[in-house]
Amino acid sequence: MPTTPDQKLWARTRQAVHAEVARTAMSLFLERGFEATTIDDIAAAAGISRRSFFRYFGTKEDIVLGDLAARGELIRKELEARPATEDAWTALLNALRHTPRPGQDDATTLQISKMLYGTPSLRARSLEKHLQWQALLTPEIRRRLGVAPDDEHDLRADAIVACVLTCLDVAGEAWTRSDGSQSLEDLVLMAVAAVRGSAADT
Amino acid sequence: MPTTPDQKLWARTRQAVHAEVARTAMSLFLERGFEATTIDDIAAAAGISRRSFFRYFGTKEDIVLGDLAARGELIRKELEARPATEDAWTALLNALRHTPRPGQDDATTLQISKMLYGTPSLRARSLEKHLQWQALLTPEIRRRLGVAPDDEHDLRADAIVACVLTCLDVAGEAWTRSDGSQSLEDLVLMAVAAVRGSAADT
DNA sequence: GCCTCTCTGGCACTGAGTGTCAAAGAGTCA
DNA sequence: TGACTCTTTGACACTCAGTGCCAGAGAGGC
Repeated sequence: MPTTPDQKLWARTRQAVHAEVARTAMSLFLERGFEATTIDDIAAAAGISRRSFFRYFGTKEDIVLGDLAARGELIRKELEARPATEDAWTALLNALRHTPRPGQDDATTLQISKMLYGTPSLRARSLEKHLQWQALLTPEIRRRLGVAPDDEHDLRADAIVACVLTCLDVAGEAWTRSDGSQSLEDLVLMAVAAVRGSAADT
Repeated sequence: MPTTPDQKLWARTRQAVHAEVARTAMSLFLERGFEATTIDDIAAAAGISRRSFFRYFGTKEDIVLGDLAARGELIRKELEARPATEDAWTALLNALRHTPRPGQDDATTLQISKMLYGTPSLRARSLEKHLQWQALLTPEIRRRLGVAPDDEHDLRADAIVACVLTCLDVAGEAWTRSDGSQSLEDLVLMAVAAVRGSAADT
């Protein structure tokens, strides 16, 4: 797409509207809750029609989780760039660690996390996004295990990727529960250690 | 509730209707697909009103996944009954193995699994049910790790339970993908082995 | 100025899920 | 048997998410 350095006016306004609607919606969500905010509310507050809203976001959940799909792609790139000396787990954890997170202040991130873990439909969608990440990351892990990237017969890579993402999720929930008092990275490492038995477990 | 040995007629008919509607709906699902079947279709085929349907099932997904909630409770009981000598992983895996599965012939189970893994809304709900199982099983695992069952500060138990369930899910998907050609139990063990590093992993 | 391409809003529609209400059957007590 | 209570039921209306269709307006190329 980046044929022209400054893109078509269309694309630029589209991007601007997208961001503006997302901003408006997020502030409504944080103010009165996700489920209590209807699409009509958002459309009215953003000054667009209901119909146009659905041209920018497929679902209400996409406003909150939309970036996650793009983030999965970034993680995949980062994973592929990890040195071949790193084993599957290390490479995955480093890829997650080194992929830039959306830049918000901690208070807002915590607020969003609480909404995410407290709203069933959002939680469900977020788990679905993790499945997408899984599909994205598994081929590279297969490669690192010495298996053909499309060998669906071997489920070891699937299991490892899925469990790393599960640990990320568990850590994220713990982080949210503790009001962000501990570093998310440490929590992820603790979860992985518990699973892999490197630390003390019965 | 079991005051009378043979329950009130109300309760019995209610149970019968519940089962009958579920049976009707499942055959419609398998025939023309989950998403292509509307609640009106089901209600009409089962000979009840649309409104009554929602008195038996909260959502369309509950027809397929309704038993899972009850099954979680059975697994919890089985887990608590495992001997104290078993470590967290062994106890969890044995509890899962020894909890009776809903008795269907393998062909039907496979068909349902394919529907489950192929329908986003069903997949999402099923992941949510796993979260419920997680909450149910974690206290007992905390106990086995020597932590207070309600100690939310320690996330090791959460991580272990979540990863075992993730392995179950990954194995279930592989089982479905391979048309049930391998034993689900073996697949689960393979997934766990891959995660815990007992087998060869880079 | 013309043609095309995209974005937009409006309208109507489907489908899930909920609240309300009046009617009918089941169970209990006298 | 009759009166009273409790549950279930169907019907209607409603909200909300999401989609298809269509006509109009603005941007960009020629």
